[in-house]
Amino acid sequence: MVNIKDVAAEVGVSAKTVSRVVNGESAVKPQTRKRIEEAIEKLGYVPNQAARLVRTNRSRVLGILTDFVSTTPYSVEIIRGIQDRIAETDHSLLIANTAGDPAMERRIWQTFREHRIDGVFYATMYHRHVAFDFDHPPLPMILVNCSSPDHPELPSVVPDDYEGGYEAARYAIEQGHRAIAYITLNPLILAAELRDAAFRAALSDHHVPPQEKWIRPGIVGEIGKEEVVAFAEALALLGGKAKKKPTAIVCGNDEIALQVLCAALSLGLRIPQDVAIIGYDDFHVISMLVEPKLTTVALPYYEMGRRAGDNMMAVLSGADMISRVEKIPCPLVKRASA
Amino acid sequence: MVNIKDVAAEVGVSAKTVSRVVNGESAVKPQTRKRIEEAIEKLGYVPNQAARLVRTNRSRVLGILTDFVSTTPYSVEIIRGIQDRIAETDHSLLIANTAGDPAMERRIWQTFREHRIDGVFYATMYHRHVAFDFDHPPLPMILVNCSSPDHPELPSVVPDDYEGGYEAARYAIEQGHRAIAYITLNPLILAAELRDAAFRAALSDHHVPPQEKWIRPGIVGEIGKEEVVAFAEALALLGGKAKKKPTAIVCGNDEIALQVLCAALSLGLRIPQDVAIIGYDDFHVISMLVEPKLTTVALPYYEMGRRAGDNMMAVLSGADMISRVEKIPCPLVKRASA
DNA sequence: GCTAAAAATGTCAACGTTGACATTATGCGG
DNA sequence: CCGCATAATGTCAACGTTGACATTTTTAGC
Repeated sequence: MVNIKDVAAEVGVSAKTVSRVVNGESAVKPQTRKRIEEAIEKLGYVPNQAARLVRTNRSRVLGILTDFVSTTPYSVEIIRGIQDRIAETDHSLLIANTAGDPAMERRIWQTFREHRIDGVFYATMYHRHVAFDFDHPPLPMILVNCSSPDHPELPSVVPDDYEGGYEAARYAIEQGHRAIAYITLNPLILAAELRDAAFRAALSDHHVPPQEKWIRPGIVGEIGKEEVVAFAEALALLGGKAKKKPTAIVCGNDEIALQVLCAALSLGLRIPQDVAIIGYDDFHVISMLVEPKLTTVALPYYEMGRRAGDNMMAVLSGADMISRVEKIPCPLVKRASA
Repeated sequence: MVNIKDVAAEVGVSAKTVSRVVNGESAVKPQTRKRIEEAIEKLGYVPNQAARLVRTNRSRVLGILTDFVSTTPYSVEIIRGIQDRIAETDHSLLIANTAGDPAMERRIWQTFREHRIDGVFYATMYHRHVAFDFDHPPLPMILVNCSSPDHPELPSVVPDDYEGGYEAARYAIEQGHRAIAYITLNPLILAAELRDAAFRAALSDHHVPPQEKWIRPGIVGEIGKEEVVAFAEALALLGGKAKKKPTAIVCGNDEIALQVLCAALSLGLRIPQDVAIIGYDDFHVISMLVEPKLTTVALPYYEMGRRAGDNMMAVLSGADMISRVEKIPCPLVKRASA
C-alpha cells in the first residue's frame, strides 16, 4: 500500500510537505500543492488514519450506541440525521447496537475505547430515561431521544412529546369533536407519560369532559417484547353496545392508529366522517400508506439527529455546553384521517 | 491514557509479555498471565487498536456499505444479522449509507480505505443488480441482497424471490382460488421480475388461466421516490363493475398488501372470506399489525446477514470461495388473511 | 541589490504496538 | 548434576504519520 513517503519521493519533496497538503495546512506553495495532489491521485495514496491516530491521539471517529434504534423502523431517522450532519465534518461514524443487552453494551464501550473514539451518541428507540454504570462518562457523550436523571450534565436532544400530544388533542377538539377516546402507548415509556398528560390537559383546558373508560391501553408488555392490542380495544370502543361512542380516537402512535383504522373499517365506519383517527410518529410506512392517509404528529427524528450532531461538534470544539435537555417540536401533519 | 508499558512496569515485566497476554498467545506462564491480567484490570488498560494496526496492517474492522438499508425499515434486519455474526468474532463494524448518491459512495470508499478496513459488505435495500466503478474491488467484498452481473466473482447472498413468489401463488391455488389477481412491485427491481415470473409460472403449472387485466402495477416511479398506487388498483379490481372479480390478491410486497387490505375493508369485504390477501416480505410493522394478520412470504433478511458474515469470515481466512450467488429460501408464513 | 521578515520546506523523534530474533529459565533423561 | 530440549521472557526496530523546531527560499521595502 502506497504511503506518504512514496508520494514525497514521486514529487521530490519531504514527507512533511505532503502531510501538510493532505491536512490542508496553509503554508504550501500553490504550485507544490498541485504537484503533490497530482501525485496522490496518480499513486492512489490514501492516508493511514491509524498512523495518524497513533501520533495525534485524535481518531476523528464518533460512535453511535443504540439500544434498538438501528434495527427499528422509524427511529433510524435519528441515525440518518446524525450521519448527514457528521458527513459535513471530517469525522466518520462507528455504529453499534446493544439490543438491550448490558453485556453487549460493555463490550461496545470496550471497542469504542480501543478505537479511541472521540465521542459517543447514545440513542434510544423510545423516548425514555436511561441509567449508566459509570459515575462520569468515559467520553464526550450526547443523549438522543433519552435523558438521564442521574446525569443532568449530559446534553440531550428529545422530542417535545407533551406539546405534540397536546396538539393532537387540541386539533380533534378544534374539528368539533367532543367524544374523544385515547388509546395509549406502553405506559413504561416516558413518551407515553408525556403524551398522556398532554391529552388530559388539552381536554381539560378546552372544557371537554374526559371519559376515563375511553382512555385505553393500546400496547402492553415489557419493552422489546410488547404486544399491540389496540384492535380489540378499538372494536370494543366503536362496535360495543354503549349508547355513546367516541367520534374521534387519538392514538399513542401510528401502529396503534393502524389497528384502530382496521377496526373502524371492518365495522363499516367511514373515516373521518364516522370516526376520526389521529396518530403519532408519522411513521411513513403506515401514515402514508393507509387509506385514508393518517393525520398524525410527526416525530422529528431526523432533525433530532442533526441537532445531536451540532451539539457533538460544539462539545468537541470545547464550547462548554450549557448542559441541558433540548426539546425539538413535534408538528401536527394534517392528512385525511381527521 | 494508560499504555502497554505502564502495565509492564506495574508487573515488572516487558511490554512484549503484556502484548502476549493481551493477544492470547500461549507462551506465558499462568502465574505471570494472572498478574498481568490483574494489572490490566487495575490500571484500566485498553489496547490501542490504531497502534496495533500501524504495526500489523490488519484493522479488524469490517465495513457495511448500503444504499438505503440502514435507513429503511425492514432491510435493517440484514444489518442485525451481520452484526450478530460479527459479534462472535474479534472484528467491529463501520456502517455507512450512500443514500443512493455516487459522490457519497466514493467518499465512503475513501473512508474505508483510510481506516484500512479488512472487508466490505455491500448491501442494498431491494434485491437488485448493482454495478461498480472499479474493475477489481479494492477490498474483500460480499454482496448482500444484490448481485453484480459484471462481477460474477463476488460472493453474494440473495433471497430466493422466485421460489417465494411461486409459493405464494401456489398457496392461493391450493386454497381453492382460481380467480387470482397480482399487484406488482416496481418493475425496475430484480425482485419484481422474479416474483412476477414465478407467479405466472405457478398459475400455468396448475392450469389456472392467467388474466392479464388482473396483473396490475402497485408501485410506480424511480427507485428512492416511488409511489404506492395499489389502493386505487385494488379498488378498481374489487369494486368495479366487472362481472367476475378476483377472490384472491397476491401482492408484490406487504406495503401493497396494506393498501389492498384498506381497499377491501372499505368496500365492506371480509378477509379472507370475500377476498384473500397474500403479501411478501413479512414486514412486521404491517404483517403483524393489520387485522386480519397478513399471510405473507418472509424475506430472510436476518439470515442473509448472518450468511454474509459467514462468507466474509471464510474469505478473510483465505478460503477460496467457490464464488457464487447463494440463494436463501423465503418461507411462506400463514396467518389469517389468506 | 541588500536586509529583514515572512513563507515554504525540511529534519527528526515520538506515538503504542508487535514481529523477528535473542536470551534466559525450567524440566527431564541419563 | 550435566547437557539439552523446550518454555518463558526480553530486546529492538519498524509500522506511517505529524509536532516541534530548524533551515532554506521568497518577498517586500528601501
